[in-house]
Amino acid sequence: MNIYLWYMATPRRQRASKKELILRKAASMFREKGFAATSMRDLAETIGIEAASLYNHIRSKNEILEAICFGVANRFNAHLDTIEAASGTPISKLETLLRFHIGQMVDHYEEVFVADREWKHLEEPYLSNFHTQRRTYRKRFAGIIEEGIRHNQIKQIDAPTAVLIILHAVSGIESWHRSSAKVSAQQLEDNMVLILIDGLRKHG
Amino acid sequence: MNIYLWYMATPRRQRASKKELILRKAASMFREKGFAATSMRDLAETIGIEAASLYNHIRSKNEILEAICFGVANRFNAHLDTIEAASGTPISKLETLLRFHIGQMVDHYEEVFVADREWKHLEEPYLSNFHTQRRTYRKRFAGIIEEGIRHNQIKQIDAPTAVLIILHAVSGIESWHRSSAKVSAQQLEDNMVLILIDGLRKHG
DNA sequence: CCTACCGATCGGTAGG
DNA sequence: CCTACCGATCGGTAGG
Repeated sequence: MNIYLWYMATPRRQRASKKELILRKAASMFREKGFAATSMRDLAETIGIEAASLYNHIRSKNEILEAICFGVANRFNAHLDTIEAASGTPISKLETLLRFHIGQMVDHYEEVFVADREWKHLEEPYLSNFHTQRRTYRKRFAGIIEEGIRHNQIKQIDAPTAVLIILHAVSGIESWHRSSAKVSAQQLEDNMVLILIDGLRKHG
Repeated sequence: MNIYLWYMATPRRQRASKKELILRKAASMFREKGFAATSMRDLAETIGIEAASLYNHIRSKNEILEAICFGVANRFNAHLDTIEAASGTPISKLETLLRFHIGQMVDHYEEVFVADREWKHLEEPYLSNFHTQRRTYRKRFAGIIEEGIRHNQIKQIDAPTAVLIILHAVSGIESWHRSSAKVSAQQLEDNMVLILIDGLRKHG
């Protein structure tokens, strides 16, 4: 009866959504326990299937990490393209960028967190690829700050250091996000903009 | 000839330093690969002994993590005690605290990084204990900021958010520390103080 | 400090 | 989608 060929009869739409479910649950578990400490059996149990069945949807544990990391990287790169192409002062670009980072952290923080903290578990050639994209992104980010310094809008500081401060400050949102939320997302964003952008700004 | 009782004849001084060597190498590997992805065989090989021999110096893999995490926590708590007991304005206390964090990150960044990022792999009751210490530390940190707000030295911002920004900004130093160091530790410290403290300060 | 080894668990495959 | 299973590797122990 060929019941072992069930997958050939399974509609593509269903399989795609099952893969998305796997990626979503995996991101949640990788964030919580770390990539290395999450077993495929843990993940399968969360989803409600046997570990072996995962491999009908994904090729390997590492492929899951790749999908998460490059999905996030693509979104950030695309947004930076937009920012660079748009008009506006360096300070306003920086504020837009900062608010985008915060928004991504609030809306997709499981994936963003994993891409930020667990990417070192990628295998070659993905590891090198991701590492390069990361460096490039930070250089472009620093470029905007340097433009602001040239335009006398931003203090004479080391731009790469400022980028690290901003990026890591934003990555701290997860702790907040998980704790009892006394501050709304909007208030958080405004607080961060107030502290970070104002810290960069050159005061009369 | 009782050669299997070698350890009874081993001077305490030597054994202590071997344990310290294990802790130091472990911190380095936990930082680089993560706690879960570092095996006791990896660690033993780095040190130049067999995995089984590690257990003459430490009780378990988790005990190593405990030693690292609580060693770091004790230093930060002790420093905060000093800060709180000292005289000075909230802003100057904050600057001292920030410079201490940066100094710890530069001088002991392997241990500090591990305590910050890998502590979730602690087991009970250490996990709860560490988690509580962490929350308490942040509350005391926020208390100093709140004092600055009351004294009209610091902007009307959400103090816990400001703490997260500062702590995570500092934790970003490792990326910088490992990359080609174009900026000296002193310059880094000054840049961070300039951006973060100035971002908090209430301007005329 | 080592050799020899344990049971548990890992990511992944074969086959239906 | 499952059962049954693989070789590799894990943290850790026994014993000398």
